[in-house]
Amino acid sequence: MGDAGTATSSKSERAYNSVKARIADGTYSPGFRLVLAKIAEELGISVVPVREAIRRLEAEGLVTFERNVGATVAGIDPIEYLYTMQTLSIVEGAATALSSPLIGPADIARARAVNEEMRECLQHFDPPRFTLLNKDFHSVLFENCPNPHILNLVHRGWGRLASMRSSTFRFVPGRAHESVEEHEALLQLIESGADAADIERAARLHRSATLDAYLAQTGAHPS
Amino acid sequence: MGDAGTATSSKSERAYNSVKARIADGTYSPGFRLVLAKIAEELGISVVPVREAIRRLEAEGLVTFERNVGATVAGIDPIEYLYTMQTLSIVEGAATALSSPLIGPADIARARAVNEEMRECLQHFDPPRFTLLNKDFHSVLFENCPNPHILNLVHRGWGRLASMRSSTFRFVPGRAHESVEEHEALLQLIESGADAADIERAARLHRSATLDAYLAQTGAHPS
DNA sequence: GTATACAAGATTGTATACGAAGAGTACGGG
DNA sequence: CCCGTACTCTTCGTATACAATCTTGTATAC
Repeated sequence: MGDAGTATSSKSERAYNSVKARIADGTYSPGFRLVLAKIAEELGISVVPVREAIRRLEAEGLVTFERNVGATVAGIDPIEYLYTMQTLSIVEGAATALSSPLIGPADIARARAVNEEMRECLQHFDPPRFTLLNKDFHSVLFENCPNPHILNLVHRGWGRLASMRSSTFRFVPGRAHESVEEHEALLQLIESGADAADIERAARLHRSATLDAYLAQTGAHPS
Repeated sequence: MGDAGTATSSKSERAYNSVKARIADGTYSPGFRLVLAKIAEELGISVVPVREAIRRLEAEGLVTFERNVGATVAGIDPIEYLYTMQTLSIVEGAATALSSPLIGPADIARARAVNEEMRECLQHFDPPRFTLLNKDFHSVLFENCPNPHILNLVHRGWGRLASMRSSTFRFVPGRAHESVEEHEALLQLIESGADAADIERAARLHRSATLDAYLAQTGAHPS
């Protein structure tokens, strides 16, 4: 998708994807000032679709907007990270529980394969790749969620995490090991046809544990 | 709020509030076609801010949008109702649990007073009023939630329910009685300083029970 | 030297205008 | 009488233009 998926024939959509991609890949780093006219010129379009795209990103929390001033890329504010992770722990836990009855052996196998890659990845410690695999793993588990609203919230949460490229595992290496183990436990729980409530609790705890590890780390190592 | 709260000095905001209010009060009923130029003329502004307002409402799920066709007010699609209620049960449960430690005796008293009004309201059966009080009651319980993301999701859920004016209690009168009793139980649980997990479970169950009652009713009385 | 007032520049907010896509309708052919 | 096609009409999508607002730099008074 080299040019940021631009086949919608809607300039607004193109602008949205383009800006979002640039935030994700770090071209627009946190605090960067997004000027409508500038982006419009770069994309060769008018400011109107750009403005619409920015507002969408604002609604998703990827940028902050101030009236008559403009938009800036949202940062890695630790408190925002906490909010996002806590929210994600709740909605992802629910999504995983809701989709668990729809997860078949093929899905389990796929997730397990990804987790093995992660385990392997532990050796040469590559946080970005690990984070990517981590998302792949969880995607398998929650993507079957039959409630599109909840699924949408999960996607938003992950989107925000991707934009604030903290990657947690970069800061708390020890957490990566635990994470892989918890993944396997979660898979076994789902395989055994456990109660939805148990799966939800496990999935939520798995994420809060990552958050707690981050908080403990930043508490000990204040920037 | 006679003219739909219009002091923001932003026409986009005014349009948003205005259209949202008209959806809530039924002026724009489900399926109603929202034509940009028409609304713009009615409000005495240009189509640009109106368009922005409509897109915001679309993001919140109050209207559905189709490219090159336009927006229509979202309906009471039972399946959408299910999705919304299920999502709300999860996020409201979490919000209530998170805010429970911050709920003081004054809040409890206020909530209890509202619940008494509801109990009284049972006599002369006034669904719209009952629904309004119901929201007031729960607002006291979740409004202290320290995580603004979660709180925002709760507000969105309630906003959608308000737009699809189904009011449940209109359809399932029996549920109203149970609801009042569960409210009292929930208050006692919070008063007793119960575990957050227990409060969350109770709050979630309270809402799913309403949903289930609705589903049972529509299952028995298919329209 | 510092603080304040003012002006110039930059950027957003809104209006108007035009082009594009879809829905409905009338006409002609089968 | 039914179906397909072309046309018109409505409405959205985007561009351009202008007004409103904020920020910033500078000059002046104290």
